[in-house]
Amino acid sequence: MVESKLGSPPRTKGRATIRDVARLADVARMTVSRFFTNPEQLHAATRARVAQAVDTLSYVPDRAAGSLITRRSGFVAFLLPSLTNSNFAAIAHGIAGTLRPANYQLLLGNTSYSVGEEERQIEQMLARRPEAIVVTGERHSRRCTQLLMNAGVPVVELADLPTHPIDLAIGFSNREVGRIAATHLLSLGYQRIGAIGPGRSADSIDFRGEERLESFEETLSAAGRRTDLVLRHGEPPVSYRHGALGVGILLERESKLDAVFAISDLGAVGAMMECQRRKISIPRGLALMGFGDFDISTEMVPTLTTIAVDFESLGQKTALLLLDVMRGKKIGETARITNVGMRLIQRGTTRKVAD
Amino acid sequence: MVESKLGSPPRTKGRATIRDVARLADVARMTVSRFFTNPEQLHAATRARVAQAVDTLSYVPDRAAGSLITRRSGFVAFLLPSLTNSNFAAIAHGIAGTLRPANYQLLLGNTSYSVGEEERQIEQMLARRPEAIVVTGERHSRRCTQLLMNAGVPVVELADLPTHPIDLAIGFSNREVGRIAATHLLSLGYQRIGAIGPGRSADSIDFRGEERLESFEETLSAAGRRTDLVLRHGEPPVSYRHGALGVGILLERESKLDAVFAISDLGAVGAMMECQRRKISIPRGLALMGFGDFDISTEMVPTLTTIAVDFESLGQKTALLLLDVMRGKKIGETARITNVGMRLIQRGTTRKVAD
DNA sequence: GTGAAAGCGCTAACAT
DNA sequence: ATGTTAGCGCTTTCAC
Repeated sequence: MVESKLGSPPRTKGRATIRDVARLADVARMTVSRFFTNPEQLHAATRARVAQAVDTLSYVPDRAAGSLITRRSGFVAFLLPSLTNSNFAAIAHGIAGTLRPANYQLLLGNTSYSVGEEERQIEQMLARRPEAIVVTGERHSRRCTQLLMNAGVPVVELADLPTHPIDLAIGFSNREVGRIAATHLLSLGYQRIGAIGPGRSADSIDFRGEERLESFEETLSAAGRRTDLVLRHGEPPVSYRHGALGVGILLERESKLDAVFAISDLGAVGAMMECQRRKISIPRGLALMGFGDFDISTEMVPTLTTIAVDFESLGQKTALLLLDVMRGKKIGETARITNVGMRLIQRGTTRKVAD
Repeated sequence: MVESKLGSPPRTKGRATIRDVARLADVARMTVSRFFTNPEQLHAATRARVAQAVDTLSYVPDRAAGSLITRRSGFVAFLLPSLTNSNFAAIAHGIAGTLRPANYQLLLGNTSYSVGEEERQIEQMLARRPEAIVVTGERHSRRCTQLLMNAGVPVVELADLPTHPIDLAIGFSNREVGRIAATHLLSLGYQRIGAIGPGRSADSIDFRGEERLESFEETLSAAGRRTDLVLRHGEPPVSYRHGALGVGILLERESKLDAVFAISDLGAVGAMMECQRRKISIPRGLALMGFGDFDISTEMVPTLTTIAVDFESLGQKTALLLLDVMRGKKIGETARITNVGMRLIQRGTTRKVAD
């Protein structure tokens, strides 16, 4: 006979509580609690009785109640601009997969590339007391930065490398993307080199394309080339259509255009399609390259030259870093920024014109 | 002077609680609570004082604590097989967007097309006491069905139409997809018609492809055609590569193959690429069609004939339905299943050979 | 190995 | 318009 044997009648409505299980197994609530956190501690017979009761009632512990006292919500928040972009989906997958064995759950928030949405999402997330927050991109509104700094939990800025991270940063340099792309096209001897990326929009938080374009431009300039074929049009996110339109605009601007870098494979693929419609052969008539190494890129005819970052592994590394920090490991100043790098994958769309 | 004026010292560590705010604003905790749920009820001056305190302390209410007593977690669980598939991403986007104004948060779970993962995810979700659960696909393990039926909250089975829904169902019929595809190809007079879909795998919960293939097969049979060109190979999820390999296998099996239905646009696009590599002209040498109306499909040259379902709107409808149910609206037996239908979009990859 | 008391941060219900 | 009491479901802590 134990504490809660007498009292309220058995519940019939709603989910069973730890009380119901305790009553049915004729043990204290604490014993039921231990059944989940430290089953070996229980006497085999007790354990069996509790297991039976848990099963009968289909009992699932309420983590919200538990976390109130343990102060561990088991949530990690991840804010991304778009679920539709498979690079972000890959990161999310990497994080979630690595966090699960440690019994953490990913709380996904979609900012739709909007500053306002990012703020709203961060507040929503904070209400759930995440044990860590992962945000995408490097620039955030004052208020976002404020909220993140006051969050009192590890914050990771992902997929871009800020010079002054709020806390932790892991990713790659978008400026390096532009530089590698320009260097590649220059080294192959292309003469009239263009690029396609998005323009600036008021509420956007996505500057990744712009950074790729800027450094691309700078590298061209440094080589003494014209930069008027670096096209900014439309708004992020870019798309197949964006690339198709872009190459059209560029060809109008310079009919002898011989190479184009699109800030995303999506745009590059769209440009390839447009070239097919215009009977421009690739890479003979026009060389193309992108960024992201999307699935489609290896399937294209010819295959698309691109710059690849392993996003799934980026997500995994992020999760491992967070796991360390959440377990109390201290991170030195130098280890706050991790550059995972990238690699140029030369494929069929950028062969030398006369090779 | 109020209840909590005396007591523990001001907190310096961790997030502020409602107590801290109440103390700073010199009001009762309830007043702070009301500031968030029903601000108009407060005297303007009081409201201002509370607002000030909230701001000073960067206070964000802890929803876990609140939901413990309101019994409203504010979560809706959504289990999908893959984030990378843009159709599912579109559904998730539709649900999340429609739910947000009502202050619900989507809890996303990735099952990776695996039964075991689905069970694990459902348990994880239940521990968060979601107010509704949305699952994808129609077949679930015994245990999953059990868990869902005992959940005590609305359950929506999405993107497929089961004959006996656990609770609610909304989506379309995969059998109809196969039927429409076969009918379309037959009506155009194609003679040697094939199809490409995944085989069956042990742990998979994804039978959507199989259902499309089955009804496709049946429709061919009913028209007196051969069905040995309906190819099942590989495992879900399908991909560009899957389609490219598939069309290769089919061409080996029947060199006069003149039309192919891929159960996903991804496969159809892959097949198109393979044809390009083999110098098979489309649709003259081979007609192709897919399902899903992915972004890429309108960009292909020629554009891809497909069957479209508006997934974003499917997500929105799901959310609206759930909002109704969660607000206590009763749903009649007949209204438990919603068929959102689909439409055939004839584009460039299926023109009559001699038109 | 097991139990009882206390309390996490919040709000429903009932005062005033 | 504001305050007080009680308690949501769980775990920490200490007792046995």
